[in-house]
Amino acid sequence: MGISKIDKMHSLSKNQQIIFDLINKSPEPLKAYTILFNVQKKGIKAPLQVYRALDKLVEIGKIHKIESRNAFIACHNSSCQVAKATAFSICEICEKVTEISSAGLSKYLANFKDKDGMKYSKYNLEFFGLCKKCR
Amino acid sequence: MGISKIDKMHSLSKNQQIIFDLINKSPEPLKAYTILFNVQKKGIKAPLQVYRALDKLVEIGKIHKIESRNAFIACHNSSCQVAKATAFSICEICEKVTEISSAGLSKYLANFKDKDGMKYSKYNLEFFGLCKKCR
DNA sequence: CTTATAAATGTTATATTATTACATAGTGTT
DNA sequence: AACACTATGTAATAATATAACATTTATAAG
Repeated sequence: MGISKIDKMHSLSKNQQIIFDLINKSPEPLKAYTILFNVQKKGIKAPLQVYRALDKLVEIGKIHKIESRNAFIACHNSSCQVAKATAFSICEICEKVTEISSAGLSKYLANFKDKDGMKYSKYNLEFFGLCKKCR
Repeated sequence: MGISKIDKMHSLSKNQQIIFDLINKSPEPLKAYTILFNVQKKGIKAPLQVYRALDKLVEIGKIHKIESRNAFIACHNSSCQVAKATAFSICEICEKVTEISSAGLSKYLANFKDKDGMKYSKYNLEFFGLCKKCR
C-alpha cells in the first residue's frame, strides 16, 4: 500500500503529531498553555512551539479553535477537513463542546448570501445552551 | 414622558456611556486596550474599568464581541438587544465587520435542533470572506 | 546526490488580552 | 437611616499570543 499522496499531504511533523495526539484523546477542548504543560515531558518547552503546531493543525483541519473559549478540539467530522465550515454546541454549565455535523445546517450556511449577495468562503458557528446532563 | 422602566433598565453608568459612545461611533471593531487608550483622557485609567463596562454592555446587548478578533462593535440590530443571536461578516483582508440581520437566517438558527433534539438559547455566527472593496 | 526551497524547530524576549483581590462610592428601595 | 445592589478605583498579576532571530529537517528539482 504505502503512503498515498493525500495521506502525505496531511502527514504531521513531530510536534504537530504530539500535540494532535493530546488534543485528539482529550474529551474536552484544551487551551494552549494546558497543552504546553502536558507536552513538556516530550520536549516541547515554549509557547511558540505549541502555537505553531496549533496554527498548522487548524489550517489543515485536524483541529478547530473554539473562539469563545480560546481552546482547541480535534475535528470529528470528515467533511470539514478544510476547516471552512464549523459549528459547535457549548454547554454553558459544564463547558462540554460538541462538533455539530448537520448536512442541512452546513448546506444552509454554505449557501447563505447577505443583502449584497456576498458569499462567504468560511464560517464558524457556536451555539450555547445546556447539555443533556446539565438540563 | 419621563424615563420608562425599560429605558431605566438599560440606562448606562458614566463609564459604560463613555465606552459605548466610543464604540458606537467607530466604523470598525475596537479592542479593549485601544478603547482604554482612547478613554484615558476621560479619566478611565485601568483595564478593569474597560472590561467591566464591556461586560455589562455585552450583557445588555448594546455591543457585541467579535470572538475571532477579540474586538467589540455596537449593535446595529434592534432585534438582538438581548445579545442572544448574533451573526457577522468579516472581511479577511480589510477586517471590515458587518452585523448581519437576516430574518431567514435568525429564524433558521433559532429553530435549529441538533441530533439530540437540543435547542439552544444563544448563538454566534461569524462568516469570513472578502468584502466588496477587497474582491 | 546535491543543490535549492520550503517547512519545521529551538530559544529568548515581549506584546496583548483578561482577571483577582480588595477598598470605596453611588443608587434605589423599604 | 438601613439595606442591598451596582458601579468605581487601584494595584498586581494571570492568561493568551506573537516578534525576532538562528538553526535544522524535509521535499522536490536538476
